[in-house]
Amino acid sequence: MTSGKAPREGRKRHVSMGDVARRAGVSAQTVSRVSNGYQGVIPQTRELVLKAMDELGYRPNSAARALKLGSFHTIGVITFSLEAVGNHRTIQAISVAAAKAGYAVTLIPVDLPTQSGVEHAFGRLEELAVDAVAVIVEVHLLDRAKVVLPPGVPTVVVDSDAGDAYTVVDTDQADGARQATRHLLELGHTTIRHLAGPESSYAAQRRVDGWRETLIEAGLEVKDIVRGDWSAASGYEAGRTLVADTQCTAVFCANDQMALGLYRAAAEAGRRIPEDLSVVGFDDSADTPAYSPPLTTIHQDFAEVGRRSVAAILEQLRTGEQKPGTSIVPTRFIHRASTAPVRVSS
Amino acid sequence: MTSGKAPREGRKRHVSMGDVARRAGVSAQTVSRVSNGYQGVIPQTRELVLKAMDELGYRPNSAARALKLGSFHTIGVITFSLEAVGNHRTIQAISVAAAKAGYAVTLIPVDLPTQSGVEHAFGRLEELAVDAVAVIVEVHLLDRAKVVLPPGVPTVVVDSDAGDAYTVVDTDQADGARQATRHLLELGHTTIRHLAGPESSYAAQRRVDGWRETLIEAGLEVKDIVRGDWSAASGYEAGRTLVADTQCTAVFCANDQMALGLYRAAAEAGRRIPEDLSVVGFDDSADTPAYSPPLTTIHQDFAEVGRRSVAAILEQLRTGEQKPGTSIVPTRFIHRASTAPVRVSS
DNA sequence: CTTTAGGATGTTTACGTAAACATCGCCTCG
DNA sequence: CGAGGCGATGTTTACGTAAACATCCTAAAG
Repeated sequence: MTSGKAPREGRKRHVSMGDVARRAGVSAQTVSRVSNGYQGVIPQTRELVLKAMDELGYRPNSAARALKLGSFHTIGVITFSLEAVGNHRTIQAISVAAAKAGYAVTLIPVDLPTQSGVEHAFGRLEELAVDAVAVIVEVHLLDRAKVVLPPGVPTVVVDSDAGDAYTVVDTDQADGARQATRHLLELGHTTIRHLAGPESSYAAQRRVDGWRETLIEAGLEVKDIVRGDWSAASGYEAGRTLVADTQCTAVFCANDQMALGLYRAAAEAGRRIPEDLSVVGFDDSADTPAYSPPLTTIHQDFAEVGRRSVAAILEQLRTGEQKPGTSIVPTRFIHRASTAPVRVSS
Repeated sequence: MTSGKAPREGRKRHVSMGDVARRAGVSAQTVSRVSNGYQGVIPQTRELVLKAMDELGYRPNSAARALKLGSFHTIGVITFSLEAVGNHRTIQAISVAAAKAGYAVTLIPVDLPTQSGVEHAFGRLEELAVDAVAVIVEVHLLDRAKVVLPPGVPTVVVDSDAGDAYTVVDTDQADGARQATRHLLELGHTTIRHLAGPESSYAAQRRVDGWRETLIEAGLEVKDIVRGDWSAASGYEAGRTLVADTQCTAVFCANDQMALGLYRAAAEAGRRIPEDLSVVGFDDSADTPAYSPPLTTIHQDFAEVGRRSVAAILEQLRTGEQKPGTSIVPTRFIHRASTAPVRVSS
């Protein structure tokens, strides 16, 4: 009875331009023109098409569009965790900057921070619909021999040491550490210890370097570092060692969360901050102004890192060529209330 | 001299199955079979194809694949900010659970937490390559009349009130608030105040409700709430009001960060925690065990929320139908050291 | 030795879109 | 009044893949 080509009842079929075109009595190409906002369509025709689109519930098929145009307008972000303080701030900035440029952001989680985990994530990359990649993992986790970024895919490596092969956007970790240490020196401290991040972290290593260099320049003793894993809990554990060192009057912490742990260790040991112990953090995370006392720290401009990363990617996408080199985002010293001049002891 | 069809030097053309097929001396379909791990290809042929793939640097084109298969294997996550404590944890969990199921996650940032910002994000959704959507914005920001999720796209609304229209995964905020308040009651506190989150937040509202109900049930006075904006700084500001209330011996904070601010306010006012003031937080964020003293709080299982969200999406994808309903993830009380029995005053 | 089944591989086609090119009609200008 | 030009629209084609179908060959069975 009915037409041989009755609309199937089953799984909702995609409404295509052809369907809209038929309904509107125009060609598919005209539908395409309306869909893409091309100007050379007279209002009357446009109305017709829009009406048909609306009635049929037309939505452009991005797969087809991507196939035709050769671009997804999507940037992949390879990352281990969103939990580390910096990561989600960087990713937030990346996704906002990307959106502003009309790009979406796809997360590619690395399930384990191991060689194989990273390899797996890079493997998935092959099958993912991205035009470019931002890598936010500790790149030294990558065995260069095994993990190769797909050639021809514009890539930016964030906050890590990627050698000369890639475009890198990095925060000036070492300088931040130097600023922090210098500040403590200026306050007259002579025993300035460091609560470091994990050995596996490149950023942690650079912060250790900056601290150490500054002390050596000043001709001061470089005491052993104590390591945490970035967590506040580890900062507390490490902090117990530090507060037990009565010579030590100042601690530079590799991040704010560990500084928070140190606060607790100091409180338990009866050492007041900043009167008995000066503390400088790193990151300038959102909570620090409300620490008790508010934490003197080093501000990291994650937003700028995100912006530059996207800018670098867009540049590569535009010119079509990798441009190895490192873009350094400066850090800024933020003075709050957790540091004070050393008290003349004895 | 050379063949008329020399490989263009210009923009790197995509290596297609056809290219590989020609090189390997097989058909494109066989390349497809090898690419997809189909078993009925004899090892010798497979080797040939793999070798050709390798030599040419073949990478499957996901746009074409998506067009053919009608699926991107991608879930879109609409969110305002990654900064709010819960968000990035939920998104992390979603992306991991999604990856486990072979799905990628695309972030769709809402640039402003306003009606128009949300509308814009939903607009972008139309052109994005996603099979399903998880919405992690305060849904009441949406004007139902204006913002309509594209029909036929499986959708899950996370931690928000979406009425009966969508599948919802929600944390049991009210129950968490009740547990927190009950704990304080059991310790003998009779003036228990609430440091609430912003009025615009659904979660904040539910926590207020849970706190209020419990106090009313106990026949206690319900004092005015003081509001913050989730930030530690706002917790400090609001906290100054609360610590000034000498009758008040216990505060239930709508999140951990504001509790941290309250800690500072208490310290400045010379009120010790927990001796003079008991504090309960909400979220069980990573830092809380290292607060000084460690914060008693309500654990939110963000990972479970993420897992259930993905599960619900996969279910919708599988069956092809929306299944409205709410899945409630329980909260858990975590006893640490910031609460103590009320001291007999006077 | 012929037949047949089934495994391995090749050929055709469609997915939905947009660029490139083709057509048509109307307006302007000489 | 005719040529030319241009604006609006239609037609053809290709993007890269995988399902469906077609073919070929080998080996086992009769």
